[in-house]
Amino acid sequence: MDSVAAQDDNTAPPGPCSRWPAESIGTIRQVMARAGDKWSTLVVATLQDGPMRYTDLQRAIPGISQRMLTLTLRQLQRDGLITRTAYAEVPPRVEYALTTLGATLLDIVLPLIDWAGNHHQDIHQNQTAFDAAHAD
Amino acid sequence: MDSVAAQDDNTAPPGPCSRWPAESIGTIRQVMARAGDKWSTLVVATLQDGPMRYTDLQRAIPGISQRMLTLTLRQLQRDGLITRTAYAEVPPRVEYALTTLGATLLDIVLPLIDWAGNHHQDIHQNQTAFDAAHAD
DNA sequence: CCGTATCCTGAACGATACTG
DNA sequence: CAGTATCGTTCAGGATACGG
Repeated sequence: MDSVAAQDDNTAPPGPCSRWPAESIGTIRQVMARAGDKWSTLVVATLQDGPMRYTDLQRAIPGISQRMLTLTLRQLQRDGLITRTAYAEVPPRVEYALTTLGATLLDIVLPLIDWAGNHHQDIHQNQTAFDAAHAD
Repeated sequence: MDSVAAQDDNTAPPGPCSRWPAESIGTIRQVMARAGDKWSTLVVATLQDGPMRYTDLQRAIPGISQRMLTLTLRQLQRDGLITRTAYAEVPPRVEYALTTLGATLLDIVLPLIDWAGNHHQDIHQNQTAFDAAHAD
């Protein structure tokens, strides 16, 4: 067990089979901070069927505070994942919609939400079992 | 320890407008808190090629602290996503490996990492443009 | 209706030092 | 080698109140 451990000169760029290039870590962490964020994910997923207004989003995502909704929308807009369209009307109307880039993220994020729904019970049981084994 | 007091027993959702069932939100948020976590994601992805030892993981994931590695591994183990195997040897050897459940998460998480790598430049440009537009 | 501004709590995280 | 324990800081995020 000696030869494998010393194998570190990574000549080729990010290969799926080797360890992470140091430069990619920051990148991944940054993007994951957005994409993996619970609120961002939910907002993107909520916008999957088309544009929505601020208040509609707030009602569609129970538990989100006004502050976090605004903040999340701003971040997503800044990242170019959603668009913000304000109509000069009375009363004011603002609609948020996925961009093309945002739609590509949606395709990635939907399976994740799906996975969460499918396995949260398994996970909860595992946690209980783990805790029981440690209470001993 | 980790008391998830997120007992939102929202019996009556606001109405038909709520896209996400109120009970799903907590679920999704909990699971996403693990699955979407930057370190968890990286650890799971790093384990894709097979079992690894503690120190190997630490080297494979630059920037992770000993504390966070330990904590992340514990969480993942508790969730049943990875296994921990300690060999009674001198020097001690401990190996971590994906469970079947962990492997299913890997399938979900890899596209996300891939997406991050493919679009981080676009996102960075969008951010710059957004900031410029707001510099007025 | 669509936000912004402010305060405040506690969880996340890194650094460091120590054990089996 | 593979952790655990403790401390200090940062910062996410909820509550609330106010502005356009």
